[in-house]
Amino acid sequence: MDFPPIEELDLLHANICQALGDPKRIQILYALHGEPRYVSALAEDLGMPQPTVSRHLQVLRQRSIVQTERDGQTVVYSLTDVRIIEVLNVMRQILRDSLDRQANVLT
Amino acid sequence: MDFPPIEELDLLHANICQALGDPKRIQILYALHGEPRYVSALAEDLGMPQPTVSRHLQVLRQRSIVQTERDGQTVVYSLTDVRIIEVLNVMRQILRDSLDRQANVLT
DNA sequence: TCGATGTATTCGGATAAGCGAATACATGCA
DNA sequence: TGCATGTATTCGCTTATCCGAATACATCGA
Repeated sequence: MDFPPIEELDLLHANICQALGDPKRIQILYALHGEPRYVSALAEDLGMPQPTVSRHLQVLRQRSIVQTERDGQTVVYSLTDVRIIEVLNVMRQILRDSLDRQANVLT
Repeated sequence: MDFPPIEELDLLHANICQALGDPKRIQILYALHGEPRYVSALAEDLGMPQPTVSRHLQVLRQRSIVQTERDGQTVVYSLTDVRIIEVLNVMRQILRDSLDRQANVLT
């Protein structure tokens, strides 16, 4: 059975899992999956203040989950690795199945 | 492009992502993947105090990520859905690739 | 160079998470 | 029933995270 060393799991936590630990950041990732966006566009689409979006983007950027490209006055953010969305989608499926099971128990 | 409603993403966060947001819980999940275990065995194997393990298990249990079965004086915990490990493994791969890219940039 | 637009950061305060230590609770067995 | 073993919970504290508001920083065009 593959049991990763504790150091790797700490890295995993610090670099990926923790970054996914905020609902707004999850929203941002899905929004970027649609297409790369610049900060203000994200803020408007998601109904969040610009500084809030910027702060969350920094968290994601420090961990290389998103990447940036400057385009004049704007900074375009995009996903570094689309598999992060696949991961989130599997988790959504796990959640759906879990809720289904719970609903059946009550039947 | 599939863009989940915000309520579902909040649920996803509260039920799954947040639970993965602690390195000890990640350790616990991998340990349970090896085989179902009871609390004290987990505590010993992972070198954590029993109350700490128990508290983290409650977090995972409230979200139905793990499940329990009483066996005499012990309570055996097991993974509810093994896909949670697949998810973690994909994230580990994402992390490895990310670190590789960063290493190459420095070359 | 100056103003306009877009982005990042700082500050202070509020809330949530995690921990150690102690203890309560549950179960089985003599 | 009473004790031993295993599990869960409470308390007080510390640390981490998030936010709004304000402001600093960067870039472009007139």
